[in-house]
Amino acid sequence: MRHPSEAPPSRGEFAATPRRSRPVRVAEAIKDWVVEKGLKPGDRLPGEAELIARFGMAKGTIREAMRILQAQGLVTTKTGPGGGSFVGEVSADRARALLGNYFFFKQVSIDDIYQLRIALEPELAASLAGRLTEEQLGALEAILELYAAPAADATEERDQHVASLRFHATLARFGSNALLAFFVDFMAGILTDLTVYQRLYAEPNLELWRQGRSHQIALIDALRRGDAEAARAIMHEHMTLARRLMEDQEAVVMKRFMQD
Amino acid sequence: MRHPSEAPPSRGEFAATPRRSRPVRVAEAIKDWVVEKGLKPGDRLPGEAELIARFGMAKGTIREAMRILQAQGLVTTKTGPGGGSFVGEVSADRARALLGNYFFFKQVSIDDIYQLRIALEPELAASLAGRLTEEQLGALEAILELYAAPAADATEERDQHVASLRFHATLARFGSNALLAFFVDFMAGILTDLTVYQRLYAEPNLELWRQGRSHQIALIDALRRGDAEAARAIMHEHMTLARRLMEDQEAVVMKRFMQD
DNA sequence: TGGAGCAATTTATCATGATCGATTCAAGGG
DNA sequence: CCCTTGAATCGATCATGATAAATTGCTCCA
Repeated sequence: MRHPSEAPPSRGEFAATPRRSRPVRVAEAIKDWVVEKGLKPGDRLPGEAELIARFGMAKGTIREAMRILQAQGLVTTKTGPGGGSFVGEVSADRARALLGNYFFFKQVSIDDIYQLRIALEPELAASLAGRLTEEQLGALEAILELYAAPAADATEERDQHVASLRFHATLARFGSNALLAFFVDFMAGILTDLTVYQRLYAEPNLELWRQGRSHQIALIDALRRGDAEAARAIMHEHMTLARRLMEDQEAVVMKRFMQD
Repeated sequence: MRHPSEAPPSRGEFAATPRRSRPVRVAEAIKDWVVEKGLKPGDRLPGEAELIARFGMAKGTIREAMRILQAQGLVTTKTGPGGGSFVGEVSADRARALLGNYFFFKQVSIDDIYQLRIALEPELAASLAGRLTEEQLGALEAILELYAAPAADATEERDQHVASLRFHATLARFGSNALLAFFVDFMAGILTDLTVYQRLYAEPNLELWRQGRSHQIALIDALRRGDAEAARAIMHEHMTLARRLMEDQEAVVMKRFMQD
C-alpha cells in the first residue's frame, strides 16, 4: 500500500482508529455496509478483486476479513464463476456452537440446566397449545415411536435419550418466539452432547422411561386440544421429574467445544 | 444437531477430507488440540512460524485460521517479544454479539423478549435471595440512585432506562448459574440496544418510573432478607408491569448487528 | 439435423512464499 | 530516570500459481 497505486477514497473512517487490525476493521466495515444497504441473505457481496480495489488493501488482508465474517456465519463464499461472497443467515447450529464456546470454561451443572428448562419449557409448551398443525403433531408422535419400548441396554438407552431430547428440540423449533425456541434448543443440544460424549444417562432407568413417555403423550394431547394450562403443567411436571432423576448423576460440566 | 453417525471419522490428517477449506481445518485442529491438552485461558499457543512448520502450510493459511479463532473469541494474539497467540476465554460481550447476529434476520418482538424475561428474571431473583454480599447489594442500590428522580426529558428518560436495564444485567452477573445469567444479560443487552439505537422508551412514563423503582427497592430488600419467594413474586410483578407498558410501543424487531 | 455427452475455457476463490513494515518489550547508555 | 536501541513477533503486501465450478463449444452418434 505504500505504492503509487494507493487509492484511499472511502478510508476516512479507518485512519482514525488504527487500534484494531485491518482485517477486523474491514470486516466491520462490510457488516455496516450490509446493514446500511439492507441486504438480505443470499445477496451478493463484492468479489475479492473489487474489495481489494475498494479498500486499497492487499488480498491477504481482505481474505482474513472474509474469514472473520465466515467464522461468525454472516457470509458464505463459493468458488468458480458466479461465485463470490454472499450474505448468509446465521444457522441455528452455528449459533449454538458459538454460544457453546462461551460456556466452555464456565462451570455449568446439570442442575443449572434444569433450572432453566423448568422455567422455559413449560412456557414454550403453553405458547404452542392449539397452534400446531396435524403434521407437526405427527412429527412429534413419530419421535415418540422411537422409544415405544423400554431400552434393553446402555447403548439403546442412550439413543432413546437423544431421541427424547430431539422431541424437545423439535417442539422448540415449532415455536414462533425465536428467542425462546433458541434457548430451549440450545439446552437440548447441551444435554445431547453430554449424553453422546460423556455417557450421561448411562444406566437404563425404567422409571424415567415410563413416566417420561406418558408425560409426552399427555403433552401432545393437550397441545392438540389447545389446552395451554394443561400443557404447561404437564411440561413442568415432566421437567421436575427429569431433574429429580438427574440428581443422582454427577454434576458434569461442559468441557468440550461444540462443533460447527 | 450432531448425531453419532456424523462423528469425525479418521480426521487424523487433512488430505483425507478436503471438504472444508484449509484454514477452517487448521482452526479446528487447533481447537481439538486445545481440548486434548486441556489448555486453559492464558496458555500459550505455538507461534506463527511453528504452526507453519507443524502444518506444512503457508503463512497466509495459518493466519486465516487464527483469524477464525479470534473471531470466535477463542484466542487472542499479541505482537512484540513474548507475544503470540494465547487461549482466551470468550467474553460475555463477544458471546452476546455473536448470538445477536443469529437473531439479526429473525423476527423478535418486544413481547417475545418479555415472555422470556417473565419466565427467567423471577427465577434469577429467587436464586439470589440471601446470597448477595453487602457490597453487591450496595452496587444495585447505587444504580437505583441514577434514577432517584423522574426524568425531565426524553434524553434523560432514555438514560434512566439504560441504567434500569443495567440493574438487571448486574443482577444477572451476580448469579451462580452461568446459563441463566447469560440469558438474562443477553435480553437486557437487546433492550439496551433497542433503547439506545431505536428510540424505544421515547416518551417519559411517570407510571413506569414510580412503580418500577418501588419494585426494585422492594426487590433489594427481599434479596437482603433472603426471602426467595418474595423476590420471585416482586420480580414477576415488575416484569409483568413492564410488559404491559411495553404493549403500547410498536413491536420493533432486531435489525442491527450488535457490536463486539 | 438434432442433441447428449464431454472437454476446454473462463472466472472466481484458494493457497504459497518471499519481503518489508509495525509493534512491543527489555536492556543499556546518556 | 528517561529514552534510545535492538531483537522478537505479528501484520501486511505482492506476485504467482493452484484449484474449483459454471459456461461454452465441440464432437460424435442416432
